[in-house]
Amino acid sequence: MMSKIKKLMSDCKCIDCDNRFCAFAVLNDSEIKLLCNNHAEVKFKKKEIIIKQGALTTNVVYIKSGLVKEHITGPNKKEEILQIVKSPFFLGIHAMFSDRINQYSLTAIEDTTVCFINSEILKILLRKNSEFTYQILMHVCKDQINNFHQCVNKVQKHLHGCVADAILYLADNIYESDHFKLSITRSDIAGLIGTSRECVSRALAKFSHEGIIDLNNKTVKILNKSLLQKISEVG
DNA sequence: GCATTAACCACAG
DNA sequence: CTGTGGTTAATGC
Repeated sequence: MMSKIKKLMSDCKCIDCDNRFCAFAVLNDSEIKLLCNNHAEVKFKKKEIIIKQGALTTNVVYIKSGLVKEHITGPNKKEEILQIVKSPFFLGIHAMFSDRINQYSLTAIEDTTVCFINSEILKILLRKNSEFTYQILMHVCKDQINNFHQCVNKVQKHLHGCVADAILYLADNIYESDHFKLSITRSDIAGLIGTSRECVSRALAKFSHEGIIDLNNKTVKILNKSLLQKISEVG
């Protein structure tokens, strides 16, 4: 009997997953196994759509590795980028407690690995393991607070403040370096801060002329970070 | 009025 | 996909 259980556990790949989200760390072995038996790991290439706005979903999306944009097409048919997220990250939890329709799309920006996890199974785990629920709730709240700040910033700040914000965000949170190669387009940056690609181009060129950044096609090097932060603050 | 800001359009690398 | 120039509309001295 024990050996049979052991055998089953050894078949569970999730137990050895080296990219486990902090929330998963509080699951016990049988819970991990339940998760494992109800998930599918899928690799996406750059630009591939992971989930589409409007589609019915029975899964939650866990970004295991890679970079993803969360975007929504508004009533005027214009695309807005809600956020760009890096692994590890949990998405699609909202749909699970509402009408199960995706309110937004997810698209891979770089090659990405995601785990689709069955929503009903996740609900069982949330009911069963309060520490897990606590972790997930914390994640959802942090995510929402970020969204609030981003929303206020893009509505109230001027163009240059928004572009400065975007550069700092990419450097600090996404690429984790002040010298990085963009894997997103100017249009994406524009979508992120709610402006046009032309304005992003002009703002970047201006920053470059003023010696705040070094710009070379897709590579960006921040030369004067404190000034960039100042621009971000005063908007 | 005049200046500034930023969106939209068109065109070209 | 980007960069540039021209135009236009809104807003603030």
